[in-house]
Amino acid sequence: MADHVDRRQALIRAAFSAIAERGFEGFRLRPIAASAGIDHSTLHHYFATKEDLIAAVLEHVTSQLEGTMRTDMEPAARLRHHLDAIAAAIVERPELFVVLDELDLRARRDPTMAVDVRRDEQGWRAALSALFEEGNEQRAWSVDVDASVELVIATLKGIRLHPDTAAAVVRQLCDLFSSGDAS
Amino acid sequence: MADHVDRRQALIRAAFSAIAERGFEGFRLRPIAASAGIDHSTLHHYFATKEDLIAAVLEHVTSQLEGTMRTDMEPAARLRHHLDAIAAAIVERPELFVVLDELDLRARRDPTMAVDVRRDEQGWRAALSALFEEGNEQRAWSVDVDASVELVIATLKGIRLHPDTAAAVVRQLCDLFSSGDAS
Amino acid sequence: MADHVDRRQALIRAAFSAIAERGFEGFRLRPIAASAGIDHSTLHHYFATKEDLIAAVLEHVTSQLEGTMRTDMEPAARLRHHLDAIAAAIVERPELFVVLDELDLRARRDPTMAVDVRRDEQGWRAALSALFEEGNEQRAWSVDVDASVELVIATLKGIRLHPDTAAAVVRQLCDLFSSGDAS
Amino acid sequence: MADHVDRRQALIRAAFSAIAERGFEGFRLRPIAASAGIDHSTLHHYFATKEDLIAAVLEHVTSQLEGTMRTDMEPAARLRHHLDAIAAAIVERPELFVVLDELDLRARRDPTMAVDVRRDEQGWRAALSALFEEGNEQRAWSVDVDASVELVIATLKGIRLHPDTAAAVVRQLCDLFSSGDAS
DNA sequence: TATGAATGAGCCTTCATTCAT
DNA sequence: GATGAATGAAGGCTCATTCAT
Repeated sequence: MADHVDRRQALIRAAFSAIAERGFEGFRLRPIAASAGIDHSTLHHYFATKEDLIAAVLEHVTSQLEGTMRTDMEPAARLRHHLDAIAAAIVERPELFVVLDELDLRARRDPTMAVDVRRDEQGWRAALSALFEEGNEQRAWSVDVDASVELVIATLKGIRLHPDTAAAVVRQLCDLFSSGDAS
Repeated sequence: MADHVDRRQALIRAAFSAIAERGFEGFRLRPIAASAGIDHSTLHHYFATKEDLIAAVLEHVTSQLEGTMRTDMEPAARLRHHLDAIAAAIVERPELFVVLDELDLRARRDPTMAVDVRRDEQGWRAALSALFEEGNEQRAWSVDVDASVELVIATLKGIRLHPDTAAAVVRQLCDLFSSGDAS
Repeated sequence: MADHVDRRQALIRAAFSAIAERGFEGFRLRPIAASAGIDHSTLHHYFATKEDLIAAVLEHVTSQLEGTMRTDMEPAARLRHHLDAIAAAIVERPELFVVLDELDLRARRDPTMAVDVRRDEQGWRAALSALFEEGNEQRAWSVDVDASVELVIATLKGIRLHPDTAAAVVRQLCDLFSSGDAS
Repeated sequence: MADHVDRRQALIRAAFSAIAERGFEGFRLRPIAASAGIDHSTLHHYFATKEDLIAAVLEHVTSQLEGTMRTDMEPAARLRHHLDAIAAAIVERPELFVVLDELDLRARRDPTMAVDVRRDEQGWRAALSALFEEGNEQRAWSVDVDASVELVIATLKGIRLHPDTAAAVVRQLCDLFSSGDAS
């Protein structure tokens, strides 16, 4: 059984790498199977269809990104901490975000994938929402909560593909929030 | 010759629509040729390879987006005006941005495309740079110029796929810049 | 051991139904195993190869059709009785004859199957032969024995796939034999 | 253009032979293409799908069988003539009937094919119907028209696979009709 | 006996591209 | 410029069978 799980993981990882390096265009099952050292038909024992494998890759990616936002900090510090963590992740493991981008793009066409992607974002969105609301209450800032949530998400999605500027961008964003009320 | 140009344009437009609707996965030449009313092998008289056609689509997209930033406004108003214009475009012609996203993702793999995409962004980047610098000088704000440029670009890239929140996000971003110095 | 026999029977029955419904094209072992509630590889413990299972289906079918022709009747009545019995069977259990047809077709290609099918027919052929000979002797009719045997067999094979006309056809055939000598 | 038609015909003939020899089980496109001396992918220029090729084979077969029944004969002679012609064809070109049988079997599962097969039979059925009716009127015999039509069809279908007995069987059938009224 | 993993041959189909006409 | 035939590589998937457990 450990064998089965191991091989499954190997396939997921191989698929992940392939998508990170070459995207979905040109994503083919045969090389994935070869990477895992098995025949391409054996791959279908683990994943009945290509879509099933891709779904597993999505799960793999989101499980890696499950960041728990700290709750023992002031809103401003919490925001900075959170954004720094993501910026760091973008720098350290850019492939994760590259694949996430491919998945996002795919979600626009594949309803099943859209549901999964959407679900994963909801937790994040809720945490950010709470953060901005708390900041408003504590007068750390005075902002439109929903718009700010989307601003942060958009910015992070926008820098995903640019690890070199990630740190500077998130710092600037934090500074803007910290420096004033935007009423 | 006008015929030649017309048919070329028809092919580009058909390719553009196909990419907007189905992405590069599943982007096939035969249907494109059919859309333009010609045989699929005739398409190769206009574009030698699939990549050539895609390059033409990129050119088509960026030519549509060439926005001249106004120079007769105060920095803050100019920023707001510029962001509003882009947000409006995202709402009115979302396909343009969807394709841009596909192209961005592709640029990571195709050096030729990367060069083109980069080049198109440089003009934009320079204009934003001037804008923030001027704002600093006029004490409209006090920000890190480069980081702010990237922040704006990242945000806009991040909202490209979400027309429904575009307007709110850019307004929030402007408010943050307008409301304070982030020193 | 009863278990073994039971499961074997279940497999044969499942295979029989599959062939009756979908023919040999599309006859696959996995669904058969699934129908019997076992793994597809376990099926090979009962039948080493696909052909072995098919042979068992043939045996199953012919065992169901083993009709004993009555000997206590006049030739004409005996013929009528026999044909009626078969026509009734065609109406009541058409699948049996559908499968028989598939098997017949297959026998043309598979020598092993050809032998089995032929063997099953010999008993029938002999009984019909005796019947027509007796009819000639008793002047119930005056026909070419061999040709008549084949005529009956051909007719019955020909109506196998058409249960709705079976009864009328055999009645017409009996009437022809009864009504005259065809010398 | 002649080339195109020729190659098309070559493919149809190759498919016909393959079905005659090995049936639909094991009917594969690659060998067909090879028989016609072309790449298997080129075959799809002529027939988009496997089914399309099979449909063409059906058409080929029925066009070969289009037998016009003579109208310048007495019913009994006409019947004999018709049955002899078919029996002769079964002897001379048994493959035609083998393929027909495969097609018949397939028609039971494929509605499209069923329609085509049925259509071809209707002409034949009508001609036989007229023949028996005329025979009744002229007192050549006195039989149930519909049942007799089906009897002839069933018999002929039943001997299709047995060229060696075909002639004797049809003669016996004619004799029965000729010898008496079956009322 | 039963399983599930593995295999390898093979299937139909697709596609970008080339080439003669 | 336009066509249609041809190609060959590849692609996702299937299936009977084998084998270690």
